Amino acid sequence: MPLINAAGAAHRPHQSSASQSPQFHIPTTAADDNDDLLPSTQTVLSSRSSTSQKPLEISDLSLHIPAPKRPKRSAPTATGKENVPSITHHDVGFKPNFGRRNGAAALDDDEVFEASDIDLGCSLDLIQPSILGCSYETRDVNSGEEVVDGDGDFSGAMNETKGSKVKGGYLVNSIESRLVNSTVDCDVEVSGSDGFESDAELDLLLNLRPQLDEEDGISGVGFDTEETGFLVDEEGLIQCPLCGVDISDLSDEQRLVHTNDCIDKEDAQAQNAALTSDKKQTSGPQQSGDNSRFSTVLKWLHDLGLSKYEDIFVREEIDWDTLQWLTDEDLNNMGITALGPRRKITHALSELRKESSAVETCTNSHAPSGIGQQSNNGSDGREGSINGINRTPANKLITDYFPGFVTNKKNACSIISGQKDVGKKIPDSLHKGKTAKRNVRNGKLGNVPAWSCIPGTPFRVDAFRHLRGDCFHWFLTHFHMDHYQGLTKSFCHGMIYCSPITAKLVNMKIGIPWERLQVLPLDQKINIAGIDVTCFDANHCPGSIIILFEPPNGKAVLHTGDFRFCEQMGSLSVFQTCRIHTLILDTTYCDPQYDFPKQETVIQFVIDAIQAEAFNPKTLFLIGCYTVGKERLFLEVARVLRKKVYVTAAKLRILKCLGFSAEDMQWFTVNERESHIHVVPLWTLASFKRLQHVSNQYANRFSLIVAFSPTGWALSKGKKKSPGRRWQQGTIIRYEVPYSEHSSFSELKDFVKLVSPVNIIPSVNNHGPDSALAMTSLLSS
DNA sequence: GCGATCAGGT
DNA sequence: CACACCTGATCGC
Repeated sequence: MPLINAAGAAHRPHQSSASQSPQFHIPTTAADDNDDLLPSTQTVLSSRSSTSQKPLEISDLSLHIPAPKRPKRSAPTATGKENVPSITHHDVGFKPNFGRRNGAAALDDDEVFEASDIDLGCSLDLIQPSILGCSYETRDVNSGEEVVDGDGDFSGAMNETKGSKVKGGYLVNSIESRLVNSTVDCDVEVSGSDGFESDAELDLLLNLRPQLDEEDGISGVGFDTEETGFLVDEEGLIQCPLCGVDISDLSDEQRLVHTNDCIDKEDAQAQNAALTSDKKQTSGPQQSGDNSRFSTVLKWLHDLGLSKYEDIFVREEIDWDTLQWLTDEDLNNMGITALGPRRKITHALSELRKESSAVETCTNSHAPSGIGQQSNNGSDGREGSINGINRTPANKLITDYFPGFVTNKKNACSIISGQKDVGKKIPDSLHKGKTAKRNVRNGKLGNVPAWSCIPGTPFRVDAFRHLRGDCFHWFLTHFHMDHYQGLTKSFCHGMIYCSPITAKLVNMKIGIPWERLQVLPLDQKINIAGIDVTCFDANHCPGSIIILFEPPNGKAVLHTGDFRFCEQMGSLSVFQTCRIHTLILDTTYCDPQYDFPKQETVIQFVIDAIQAEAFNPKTLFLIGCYTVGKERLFLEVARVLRKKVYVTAAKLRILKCLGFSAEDMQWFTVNERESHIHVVPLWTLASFKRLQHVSNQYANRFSLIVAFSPTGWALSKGKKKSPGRRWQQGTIIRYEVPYSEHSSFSELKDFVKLVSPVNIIPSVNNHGPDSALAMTSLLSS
């Protein structure tokens, strides 16, 4: 506990920055320990508000948030009514805390008042540092050792967390506390020789289709896979892709009839030659007509004397690139159950990898040096190729990885055309109904984004909208829709790997059976398909993880998912001991304009604001949240103010999945009459129209609504950031507070400096040239 | 009718 | 502005 308190204290907001800041005092551990019996709210509150301070206007509260060069606080707002500098008609003898609610200055039921009319003098408790690590449980991290968590044996235990108490992650095992003593030994050797390599693996993936087409074209025959599927030879004669017969003279329809006949014939042959039952039950007719796509693979198989497995490879759509990442397990899953052939194939594959690795090293050793230059490995600056920097990783700036956003953006669009946001949108091809589906089935969907593919592994991360039969290992970093989109309960593409909390949510909300879920422990190295995998708390939402992959090729890949960097992450020894080759980074706020405060600061702002307005017993407070996310905010509010918060039954069910302690859970109630602080979906607060609806519902009970919208950063064009922006319409007040669960720009910088990867792959590409320029100039200064 | 997917909105 | 998610329309089984 002392460690935890120390860590929490380190996050304390700067107290001297605002002359009118209320005085904070740090709650002691002893005070926390008094919570064993829930005291009456009144008692606790009055005991915590004994110190009288200078009057404080509520609009001053935003000053607590250290915003650089914030404009004077009386800036006009939408209504022009708030932020009245100094209203004093309540200040005489005013005691601002809840004990005040029945005092002489209490307003009449019908009286409408301005929040800014309130003067405040109070002593506010800071967020209790112990909260951030209240259920801290030390875990030793010993690589290679048996994986054990609080529930007991964890190794390979996909069902272990079902019904058991989850003790990991956000809040319960907060990053601030949990990371203090963790040590992770990574056995990846620190090699100086591969520092100049580019992401050849990635390019391979991205260029898969063109390469295959070229290979097919070696014999002088082009395979028009995207349009008609017909072969066109050197003389322009059109051939059937299956039997090779000249069908130039036939009409398009006749050609289709012809090729369909050939397909039917091949299907019949394939059925006759069926060797093993298909464990995976792929749907629809087999696309034997695609055999020519896999000619290289089939030839390779033939050379190994394993032609009898051709059908399986075709059925599973194993093309040359996919082949590289097949594991023994994969082969078994495909239906190659005999050990001998599997051994033969895996051995041949390891030889193949050695060869391609040697070629890659050779290619990259000729890469030009200098900051911002692209390597000459054929990289065209695609999304995954922002690299080729010849600097010592430790000396790199974040800008080194983003030499030109304009270029990147343009090229990113070449992968997923027409999409500004590479990471978050669906490729155009997927919008085209039947055609897209056909392409998916034929394995022509080469648009699996780079950030979801882990180089050197057969793994995909948060790629459920790009489900393909060529992958059996699907990682989910956290339970947010934009990351699990595409995942349905009919998922049948292998295993899903995620944290215990995420697994519970996936099971409960989507209905994925536990048999398909593999729970990953935190801070412990496990081995999946021959690859070491370690997860860390991502400090994003409950259950969110950062994943470290250590493939046999020695090029470790760190996928941040969505994350918020904090200094405790820096104490993870993994960053000292393990050389990260590729960093797949949450670049949501990779722009200097995003420089928001620490969460603790924003939480304190919300607490202060509630304190300031709560003297009126007819005030309803609303705190916005996501399905999962922002919990820390309303839990802190409840704990510090010693007031339960109301949540819906559905929300409580979710909260029960998040691993909160019983002590934390006591602050939630499903009885809405028991609390005047209500947790609501964020979009409820999105418009005053909706807020008005809420207001009408509670017309008899509440005369004022104060809503807090933790929206990340409220940024409007032309207006610089203004922390804790406040809007008011009649008796509804809405605060937009910059409570972010993503890393700020400066946090991203710190993180990149810490990790010093060779390559960075951005998971979000949403910045225009302007912000890129701003970032570059800031960093190079 | 149901689930999955997608567009548009907040 | 972007996040995460909602609603309603549409499609396919």
